[in-house]
Amino acid sequence: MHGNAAVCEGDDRPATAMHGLRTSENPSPCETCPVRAKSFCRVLIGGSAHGRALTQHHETAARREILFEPDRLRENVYVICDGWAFRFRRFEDGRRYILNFLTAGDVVYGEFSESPGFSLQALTDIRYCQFVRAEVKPCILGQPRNYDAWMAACIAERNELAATAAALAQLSAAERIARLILHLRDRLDAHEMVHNESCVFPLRQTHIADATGLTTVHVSRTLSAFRKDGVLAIDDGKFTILNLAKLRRMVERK
Amino acid sequence: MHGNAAVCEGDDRPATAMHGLRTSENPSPCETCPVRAKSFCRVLIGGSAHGRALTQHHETAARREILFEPDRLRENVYVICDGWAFRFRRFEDGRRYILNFLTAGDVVYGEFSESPGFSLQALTDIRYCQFVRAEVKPCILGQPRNYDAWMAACIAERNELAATAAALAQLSAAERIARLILHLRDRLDAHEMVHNESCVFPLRQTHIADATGLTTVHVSRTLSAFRKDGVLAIDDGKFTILNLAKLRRMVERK
DNA sequence: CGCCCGCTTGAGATAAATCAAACACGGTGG
DNA sequence: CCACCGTGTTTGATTTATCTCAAGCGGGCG
Repeated sequence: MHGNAAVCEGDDRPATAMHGLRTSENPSPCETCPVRAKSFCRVLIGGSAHGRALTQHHETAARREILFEPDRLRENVYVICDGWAFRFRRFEDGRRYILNFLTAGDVVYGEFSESPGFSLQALTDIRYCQFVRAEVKPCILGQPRNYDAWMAACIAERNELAATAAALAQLSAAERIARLILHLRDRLDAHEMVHNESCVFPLRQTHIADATGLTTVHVSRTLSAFRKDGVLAIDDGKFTILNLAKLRRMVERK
Repeated sequence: MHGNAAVCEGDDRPATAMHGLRTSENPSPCETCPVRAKSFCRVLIGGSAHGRALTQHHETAARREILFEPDRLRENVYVICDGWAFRFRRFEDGRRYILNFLTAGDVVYGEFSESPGFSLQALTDIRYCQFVRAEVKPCILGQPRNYDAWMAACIAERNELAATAAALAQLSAAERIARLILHLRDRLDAHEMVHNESCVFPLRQTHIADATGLTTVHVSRTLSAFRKDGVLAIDDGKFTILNLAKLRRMVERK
């Protein structure tokens, strides 16, 4: 057996980070979750049409753990509660494409007929939560407001993917990297995780490379140039944006 | 004023191709539409929970006509009935990225809070149909079966975009072109429009270039190589796949 | 201690872009 | 009828962005 999600070694987070399966019977960490209101979670936690809370399975996973493989269809909807994860796909020749990065409040919708061919992997130790897909459906159908929220989330994800595709097709290496960092910055900023244009940043250069379609070597050179030009510095588990306006200008070739 | 969708000059399609606005009062061309059963249309035409048909606005547009610009939010859902169209986005420096191509039965869902920054343009003379977004909502909410269909369509579109992004990030020029052609072939094949691995194909090399993030010059060279290698030939408004297995192998680097 | 991982830097190779010219085709206007 | 123009394709020569290969360095860890 491999990659049991309940296994969690080297976990140095506070004791409140419980692991294993927990249903809504138990006190839920969602009650104190800081991103709850900003995430699609609020709909899922809000419950079904009849006001009954949806079943939750809170779990943890260690850094590098793969939460699911691409080809199995999944019955569950995953929500990241704490830490970082990413969705990726491996090509036959070993190349990897990273579709996107997920932080607290991000939702990975369960898959249906088709498999998307993407896996989900923990970038840091994480806490996450699974909802049962079959329960989500009545939740959305039961309340028009939930439907609107779901629809908006769906469209937003689609737009983001479309913008990513456009960037990969048309932007230079430096612009693609700038776009990635800026995109992450803005999402982290919305969760008030950016202070003084600096923020924890667990991505290695290899993750940046695989998300932008570049080589780690080239990413290293480009980041060096960014630092030299006083645009952006990434060291030691955090990034610091030295010149936000300049960074934005690089991407707003639009 | 510019680009009124009802304007349709140089239209040499048969007289059955009417233009202008038509509501469900009038006899609908959908009744004889060959792709109706295979498209999300079937849900929209099927009607709302109460069995009432949704309002339809059938129109036509001439080649090159832009059906909508990126930043205006739209209240309507567009369905292509006949002909080809594509969604694209223009960058400030004039570059264009083509997100995808649409043929009969393809749906462009209305946009909500966010604008996706993409325009819709007719590649050939087209017939298309608009539904009113506000009417679509009760239609989906009213019938779980419609919800499932909508969900499936939504996920499928998402998966397709993700696959496109992965291809742009990791595949070579030849592989990207092969993927595009193959992708179109398979969709056309599902509509029984491919005979003897040959099919009408209105894209110019510039469209292929803008969809794959390449230069027209390089597309021309790559297509020449394809023809010389007996893989694929594109001439004169149609493509002919000379070696389907070989073409698939190029892409199934997977 | 030695090893693996991640980052950096250099030198050379290559895929694709750029610049440039020519051609084919259909339409249009004199 | 011809001259002309716009659009689309092809081909050649050169440039450039990015990759590949290779080596070295530092830190964490068994």
